[in-house]
Amino acid sequence: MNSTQELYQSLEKLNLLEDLRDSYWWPNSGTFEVVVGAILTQQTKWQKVEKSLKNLKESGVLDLEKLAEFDLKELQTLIKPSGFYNTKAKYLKGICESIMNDFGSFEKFKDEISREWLLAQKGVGEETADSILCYGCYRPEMVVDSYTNRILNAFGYEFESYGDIKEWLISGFEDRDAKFFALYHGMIVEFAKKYVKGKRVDVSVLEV
DNA sequence: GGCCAGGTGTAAA
DNA sequence: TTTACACATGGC
Repeated sequence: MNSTQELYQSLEKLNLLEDLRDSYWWPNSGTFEVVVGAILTQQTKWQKVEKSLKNLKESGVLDLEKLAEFDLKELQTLIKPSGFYNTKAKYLKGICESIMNDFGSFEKFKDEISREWLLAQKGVGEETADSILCYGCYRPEMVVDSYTNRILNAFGYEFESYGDIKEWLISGFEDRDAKFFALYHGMIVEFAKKYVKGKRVDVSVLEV
C-alpha cells in the first residue's frame, strides 16, 4: 500500500457500512451522547458501552445538565458494564461540569469547542478529543485508534505518535468534510471488528 | 482460564 | 522525556 487514498478506496469496496444506524456511523452523532460514549468506550467494546448508555437513559440522566449534578456513586454503578467505572465516572462528571461552567449548553459547546479545551480535560486524550470533535461536533477531524495503528503496521508502516498517524491518514484529504472523516474512521473500525483479532491482523481482503 | 477491548493519567526511572 | 503500570468488566 502506497497511500491513504488506496486504503480508503479499498475499504469502501468492502461495503463495511451497509447497515448504518447513523449517517455519520457513530450512534446519535451530533448529540451530547457522543461525549458520554467517547469516554465510556475507552479500552472497551462498544457493546458494553451500549449497556451503560441504556442504564443512564433508563435513569433519565443521559443529559448534560443532569450528569453535571448527578451523584458520583450512582454514576459509577450505572456505567459499571463498560469497565474502569470509578475513573470513567469521575472523568465524565468532570467534563460535564466543565462544559456547563465554560459553555452553559451542549449547543454552545458544539459551536465554540476547541481541541485544546478538550485535551485539557481529565480523561480526554487525543482519540477521545477527536471523537468528540468529529462525531459530536461535526468537525473535520480524523480519529486514530489502536486498530488503525495495527492495520497500518500490518502493511509495514511504523509511526512515532498519534499525530504522525493522523497526518499520514489525512494527507491528500485535507479539504474533506466531517462526514468524510467520520465514515473513514468508521470503516476502519468495522474492518477491524471483522479482520483484527488481538495481535493478528488479516489485511488480505484489502486490495492494496 | 488467560487474553483482550474504539485509552488515559501518573509515578518512577 | 520515555516507560511501566493501574484502572475493571465481561465475552470469547
